[in-house]
This record gives sequence, C-alpha cells and structure tokens, in this order.
Amino acid sequence: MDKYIPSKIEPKWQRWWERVGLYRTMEPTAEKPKLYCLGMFPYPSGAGLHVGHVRIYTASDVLARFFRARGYTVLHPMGWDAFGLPAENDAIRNRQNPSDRVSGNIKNFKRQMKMLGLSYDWSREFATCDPSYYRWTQWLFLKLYEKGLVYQAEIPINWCPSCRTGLADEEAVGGKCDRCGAAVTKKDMKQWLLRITSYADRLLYDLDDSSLDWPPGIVKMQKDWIGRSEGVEINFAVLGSERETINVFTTRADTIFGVTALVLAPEHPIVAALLNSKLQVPDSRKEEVKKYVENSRRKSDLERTELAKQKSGVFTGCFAVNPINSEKIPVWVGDYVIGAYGGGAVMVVPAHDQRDYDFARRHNLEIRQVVKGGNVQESAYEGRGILINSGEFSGLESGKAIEAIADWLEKRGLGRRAVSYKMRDWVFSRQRYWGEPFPLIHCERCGVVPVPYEDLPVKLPYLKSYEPTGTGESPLAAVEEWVNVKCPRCGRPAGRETDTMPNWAGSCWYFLRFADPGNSKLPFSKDSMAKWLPVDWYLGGAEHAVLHLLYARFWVKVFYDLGLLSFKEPFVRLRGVGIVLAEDGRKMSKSWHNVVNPDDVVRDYGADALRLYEMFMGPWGQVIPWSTRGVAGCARFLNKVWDLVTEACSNEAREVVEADERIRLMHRTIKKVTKDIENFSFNTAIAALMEWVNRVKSGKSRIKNSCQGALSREEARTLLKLLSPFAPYITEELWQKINAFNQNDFEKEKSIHLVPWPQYDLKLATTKKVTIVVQVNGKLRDKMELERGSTKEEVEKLARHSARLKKYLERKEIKRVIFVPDKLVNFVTS
RNA sequence: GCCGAGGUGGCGGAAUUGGUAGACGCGCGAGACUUAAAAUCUCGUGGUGGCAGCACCGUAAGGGUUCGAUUCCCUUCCUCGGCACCA
Repeated sequence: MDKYIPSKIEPKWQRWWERVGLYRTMEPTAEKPKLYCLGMFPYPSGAGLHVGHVRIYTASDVLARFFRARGYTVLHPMGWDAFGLPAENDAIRNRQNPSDRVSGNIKNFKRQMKMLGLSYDWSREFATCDPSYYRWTQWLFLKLYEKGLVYQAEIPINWCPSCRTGLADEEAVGGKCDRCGAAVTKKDMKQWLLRITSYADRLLYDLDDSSLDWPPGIVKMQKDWIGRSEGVEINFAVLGSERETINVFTTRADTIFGVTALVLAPEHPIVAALLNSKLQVPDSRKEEVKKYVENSRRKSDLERTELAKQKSGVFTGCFAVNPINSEKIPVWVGDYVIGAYGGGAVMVVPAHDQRDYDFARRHNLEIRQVVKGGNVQESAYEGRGILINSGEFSGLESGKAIEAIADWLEKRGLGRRAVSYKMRDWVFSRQRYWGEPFPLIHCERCGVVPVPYEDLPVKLPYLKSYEPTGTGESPLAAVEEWVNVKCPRCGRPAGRETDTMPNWAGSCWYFLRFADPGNSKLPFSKDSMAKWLPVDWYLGGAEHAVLHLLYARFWVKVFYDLGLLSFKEPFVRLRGVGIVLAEDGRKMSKSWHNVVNPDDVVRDYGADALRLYEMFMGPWGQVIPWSTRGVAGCARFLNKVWDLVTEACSNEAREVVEADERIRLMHRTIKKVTKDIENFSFNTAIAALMEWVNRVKSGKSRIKNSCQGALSREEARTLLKLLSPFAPYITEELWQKINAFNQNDFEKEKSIHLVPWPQYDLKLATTKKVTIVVQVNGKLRDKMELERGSTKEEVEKLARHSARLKKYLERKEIKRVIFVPDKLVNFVTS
C-alpha cells in the first residue's frame, strides 16, 4: 500500500489542473448562476506570503470550490496591489528599484499561491502598477475630476518625516505613520483632495441597506469614522470689524446663554487676520498669539493630543458678540480646538462641557450654569435638562430649546441648522515616486488641464533615483524630459503634475476590473458588470474597515452616479479574518524571530495539512496563535483518510453494506459540513469530518453486521468530496484511485473538483435512537436510549422504574413532571 | 474616557428559540510494537473524595428569574480590538 507523501502528489496535481484549465472561469447561465468570491488582494512584500494571507485565501478557495460544487459559476481571481507606499518602502529597504522589486515579489507570491492549490483563474491576473491597468485608474480619476470631485488646496496635512510624504487621515494612526510608525507632523502643502465628504450621507445611510451582510463591528467603525452630527452653526460678530464673524458649530445650542468665551484653532482665518493686522488688537496680545501659534504648529498631532490634557490657550485681545443677548465675549486661541472640524472654532460653555470646564478653570473664565442639574462647582453637567438663566428660553427642556433657539437665530440670519462630519476630504496626493501619475498638466495660461483620454496612460518613467526628496516634491519633479510637455489645450510649454496617487487608488476599483481584465476600450464593460458584480463574498483583514472599504464604496457610488455601474454597494457579504499570532502569543515579527513561513510548513506537512489547519485552528474571525503541533494533527488526520480510503477501494465486499446507522451518520455529516461552510464555521465542519472518521474507525457506529472499522466506497466518495474544498490535493489523488482512473492521462471531467456536492436526505440526517436525559429537580440522574418520538407516558414510565432513580424518588412526592420530547424528563419533587 | 467583541480543562476551541458542559484537535498519562528511540496504534484524560458503584464541585466573580442557566436579567472585575479633545 502506498504511503501518503504530500510532496509526491501536490506538484503533480498543480501541473495537471493547470494543463487542463480546471479553474478557468465559465460563463454564468440561468441554471448555473454567477458567484463572485474574492479575497483582498495583497501588496506583494519581499517577505512572501504570511500565514495570515493563507487563512484568507484558503477560506476564499474553500468557498469557491464549495459553490462550484453547488452549481454556481464562480469568479475567483487574484491580482496585486503593487503601487504605493508599502511596496515602495519595501523596495527602498532592499535597495532595489520598486518596479524590479515588485515583479520579483509577485513571482514569489504567485509561486506560493500555486503551491497552496488555490483555485484562481490566473488568466485574469494583473497588478495595479501595470500601465494597462493604471491607464484606467487615471481614466476613472479624470471622470471624478470632471465631476468636480477633485480639487487642489493649500492645507496643513499629515506629514510623515520618515516616509517624507503626505498622508491621509486614515493613514495617520494615532498620530503615527501607519507604515513606519514615525510621529506625524503638520505641514502646509498644496494637495489634491477628493471630495469624499459630499458622499458622507450616502456612505453612512447605505450601510443600513438590509441586503448588505457585513460584520456589525465594521459597520460601526465606518459610521463612527464618518461621524455625522446635527447641530446649529451660530455666527458671532467680531467687535471692531464690519464684516468678520466667527461661525461656531454646536450640538448644544441650548447652552448658548452659558457661553463665556470663544476658542479658535491656531489655523483659524481670524487668527491670521489678527497677526497680519487686519484686525486691531494690542501689540502685546499679538506677540503672544504669534508665539502660541508658532509653537503649536511645531507640535506633532501626537504631542498636541498628549499635552492637551491641560488645555493651553491665550487670549487674543479680541472680542465677539453673542447673538442671542449681545454679550461681549472674549476670543481665545487654543490648540485643543481642531482646525478642520466645525469651522475650527468653539463656543466655550464651561458649565456644560467638561473640556470647556477644564479650559475655564485653567484660565479663570466664568462658569455660568444655564441647564439645571449636576454640581457645576465640581465638574461640568453635560446632561440635558430645563434651561435657567436663559432669557425668554428659560424653562424649556434642552431638546425643545435647541429647536427654539435655532429658529430664533435662523429668523434673524444669525445662524442656521447644520450638519457636521468627522470625516474630512481625502488627501489624494503623495510626494513619492511609486504611484499612478496624475493625468493633469499645469499650464500658465490655461491652468490645470486634464490629459486627453486618448493620451492615457501617463506612464511612470523608470527612474534610477526614486527615493523621496523630502522637499515636498516627488522625485518625478526632477525629471525634466518627463515633466515638460505641451499644454493639450493651447500648445504652449507646460508641466505635468508630479505628485502621485496613493496606493488606495488602484484598490478602489480592482474588483471591477477582474470581471473584464482584458478590456482595452474601457476600464470595464457594462456587460461584464451585469454578469459578475457586485462581489458576493469579500474576505480580508478588518484593518481595512475605514480605509480601503470606505474608499472603494465611495468610488463605486461615484461610478453609479456617472452611469458606469448599476449597483451602489460593491461588497454584498464581508467577512473579516482574525490575525494569526505567533506560537508564543505575540504578533509575528521579523524582530521577534517568530514568523512562520508557509514554504516551511508545506515542505514539512504538505499544503493540504496547512490549509486544513488554517481552517481548523479556530473561528475564522478570531485572533488565534499558531501551533505547529496543530498542523501535525491535521496531517495525521489526512493520513488516516488516506489509509481508510485506500482500504475501502481494495475491499469490494464492503460496497453492499447497508448499515442504517452508518448511512445516517453519513447524511448527518453531509448536512453539518454543508451548513457549517455556509456559516463560515470551517472549524466545526472539519471537526465533523474527523468525528465521522473516528467513529467509522473505532466501529462505534452501532452497526453489527459488517464494515466495522472500514469505509464503504460510497462513504469514501462522500468523505473525499466533503473534504475536497479544504484539502484539494489528497482528495483528488484518492478520487482518481478509488475510481481507478488512468492517472497518466488526466481529464478535466474526471476531477473530484467538478463533481457535484453530496445531497443529504433530511430524514436520514438524524439518529434513529435518542438519548433521553432523566433528571430529578434538574440534576442529571440517569440516561435512557429510546426510539425517537417516544411519548411522555412511555418515557415517564420507563424513567420511574430506573434503578438509579430509586433513591432520589423514595419517600418523595412528585409534584411535577417536565417532558421535552427526544430530550429529557425531569421529576420535580417536594 | 467612549464604543464594540469577549472571558468555558494544561492549550486552541465545541455546545445557546434555556434541556447530557467540555465535540474535534493539541498536550499529557498508561499500554502495544521495537534491542532501543522516533513514528504508528489502543485506552484514559475538568477538579476533589473513594478500591469501586458513586458523590460533590465546576463555564471570570457575586446576585436574580426558572423544574432546569455556559445560554436570559442585574452588579462588579478582567482581556482584546476600535476611536480618542469632533464642540
């Protein structure tokens, strides 16, 4: 008998499957509807595939194989997120030009994916840095540009001094660069931005679409990120100025009579007006404000938030007028106020906002209570309540007061109801080499001119010197022969935009391109969209909750508005994977020397064992430490399967066995595995298969006649098929053997992976007998093996005669008998 | 601080319209095979007590509802993840 040696069979099947085109995408039909199953494509780093990748891609492969067997036409593609900061940093670290580095990494990733037996249709592969792909990224960008969703602004942006580039808010995690961990500082730079905020409401409300099946946690994160709040914008006139007002956003207009100061962010235009003397204030004040502003601008976001525990600030010397009662209010500047939110100014109501309270205590501002409740001598009262000291509004409840005050202000043009979002517009430029060039040209006469569609792509030149300059300009700016072009509109000398797009640009729409990867006329045809989109199953890491997943939704909504797409949400079902930790429970990291390399695992145990383990290690969404012994356990199980199935085919006599319980066990297992895969409970699906094998092997399945300890051929076929999504190699090998197919001439039709999924008979998917639990006062005292469907009378009678129960029921009065059919009987005594 | 998820053997975990707690795997113990070891196979494996039949305890802690609670409710503690001056 042959032994199970993974390295002997796995490469063989890889070659056969590729040769016969087993995973080539078919055309969907009415009988075989489409199903689009996608794992988030990776950025191909130099480290190769991580076992965390393996978890995602194995799950998507299990789904793809499962749904193919269930009669769907499956689209299951793979590609490379190869542009952008991560790829470029990896290249710089390894002193290799990004384009060379990336192609080497892709080759390695692809080798590893093939090794794992992932059933991708490689004919649809592309990388975001391929000119034939980014041509269309640029094309789509121009569509956004034409729609007015792209604009340039001189704004203080997140600046990573280490990567020497601007970052999006989403990339400045906790004040640190998402990629390198350096503290992010602010820098004023002219940037391209995408007007994602104009889609804020739709990005928010469409999350509640009932057809969207997303993890609630990710939905919540996106909602919080968008951060919609309703309130009132109140205009405070600046004293000593004709036109200037300070507009303040507040959700608590009911506290307006409690305002004892205004605080401006250092970035606020009024502060600038003060400093350049457009507004008159005493020179001493001006000096102090200047110092303060300069100081806070030098701070990184991190420092600003840390130091903010004690709320610093200086009085500007300037006053404003409270529109509700014409009171004179001092204007301060303080860096706890965020420049980009709600106009960059707040009204300070110390009695009813803890931050304002802290600020007021520190700077000796008046604390004036205007809502009943709490003890404002000790801390702010932030709850709602009845208004006091509020003129004509006194006596109103907060909610009503907000409406009344909003009406009052609106009527007089002193304010208006407003909505504010935490989400900002998306900083879309990077001062780096490795990204899609903007298809824009700066002409002195015509301004910004888009590159004509027929001139796309604007190719990224191959540069010897590609490292970031740190001047705030991309390395491309130094390449004169690339920068200098003629203006497409007037023909005069002009220059290309030299910033590049962030890596999110390519990943915003790659899932669309997979449906139509070869299209040279359009990014994607309408036909292909109707055929394959939206994505039915999208699997990936939860770390993309507010990055890729939000950006991709934004672009899809824009394309919908442009008539390019007929759906509004790209990903119907989303499933986030849990991180795979190292064996020591820490994160896998090169510096800890605890990284598990899939190549080593495959070498030692085979790809099937690795795949099986990754699906078996625990619930899919959960963080779980790696266990090499766990892999070994899965390899042992595969060995058992190998032996059992090999034995089954050499023993024809067992074919005829019709042991009822064994057939029932098989049907139960089919049902369990089917349901579990649908519910993403891969671990319990595999456990059910192991249990089946164990019970067959140990002959515990209550059969008397024969076949004890061995599989019938029908059982063997079913077992192989149920196992095939998880372990495609060994099941294919055994399938060929058990059917005595000629292995020297493999035919596509003979593959186990094209065999339909086993059906289960609901009537057979139960046991014939059931264990009925006998309790006294809820405590387990006995068990009985009875026919399913026994009546209360039968069960009770049998239970009363149980010898074990005797001592518990003696001299006791039975007050109640609780009976749950096929489950339990419980005697309640006094 | 706020929000979300969670807390079950030595470990990863299973079981919840309330009904046998610990499936499956790892580890561990014993045995078989072997000169021996590894591998493999068989049996055992929540804790305490008992030769045993068995009894009691046990799902973070405390309380409640119930014939019966890992599951439902309240209080407290802890872990992980996200957000973090958003006015």
